[in-house]
Amino acid sequence: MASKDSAEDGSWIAESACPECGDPVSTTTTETVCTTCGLVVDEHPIDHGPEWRSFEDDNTNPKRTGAPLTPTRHDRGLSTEIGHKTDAKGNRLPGHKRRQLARLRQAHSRGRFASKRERNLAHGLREVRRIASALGLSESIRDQACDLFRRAQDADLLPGRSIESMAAASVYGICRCNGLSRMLEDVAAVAQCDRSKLKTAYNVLNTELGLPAKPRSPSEFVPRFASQLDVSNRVRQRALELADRAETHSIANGVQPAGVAAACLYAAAQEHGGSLTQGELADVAHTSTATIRTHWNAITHTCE
DNA sequence: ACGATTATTGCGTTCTT
DNA sequence: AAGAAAACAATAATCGT
Repeated sequence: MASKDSAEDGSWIAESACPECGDPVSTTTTETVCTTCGLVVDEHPIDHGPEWRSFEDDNTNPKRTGAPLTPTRHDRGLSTEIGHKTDAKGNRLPGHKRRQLARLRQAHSRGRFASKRERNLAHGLREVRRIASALGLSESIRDQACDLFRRAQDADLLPGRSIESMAAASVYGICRCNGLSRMLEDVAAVAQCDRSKLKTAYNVLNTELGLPAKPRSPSEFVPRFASQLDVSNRVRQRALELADRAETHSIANGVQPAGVAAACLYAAAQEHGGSLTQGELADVAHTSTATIRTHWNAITHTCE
């Protein structure tokens, strides 16, 4: 149960080298990316898992009683289930006892949610889990998103807004805080609310809770778009260079980073034969071909 | 595909209440 | 201080090459 090969010293050992260029990779909580070529080695990140520390004196036997607490359940996973038909030893129960247990179960399930508020919390966390799963996010990210939703409810941010939009905004906000290159459109695609509702909910989270979300740069989007479109490593690397230049030459100020990233990839592809079309780039970057052309012109004219 | 022109959207600022 | 509104820049749509 304790985690795999590195349980002894408690430290987690990262993948060492990029399969493409052999250079070291860096692992955030979420993505494993090559430091030089930007290849996304592992997009669906490793679950670093709970801290299975030992409760024994000798610190060697990481045993504990029960499952770890989880932020993803409204009761933090400490719920109780009343079984059917058999007792703890597997013996069948007499009919009158079974009927008694059935009544108990009913009362128990009614009492599980102490209040409307708790019911809302359970609903929201269910939605957060669903969205995080649909996006293929790690458990670590999912748990953080659940925590964020709790904070939103604690700060009374839900009244007047839909639970679904706040749940989606929690997931998106956590992606932003962890430097994940997921876009509003990606979350909105699987959320039960439209893009604008998601955006306003995220704005509320951001202003009221002061999320530590850093501004995003075009280079953060390049690796993801590149792997989505199966572009060559040379083109990806070149696009990253162009993205860096665009940032230093302040071409990327006040514009959508994803649009600039798409333009960088297009420019890089043009230099190497041009296998990327503006259309498919516009598709993955959720922008238009016109925007890509605009930035492409700026990039090629200032970086020649 | 590309450039240009036009329409639309989004957003920080400013003006009210 | 909260909300409405006018103004600006970026983006998207459309047409022509």
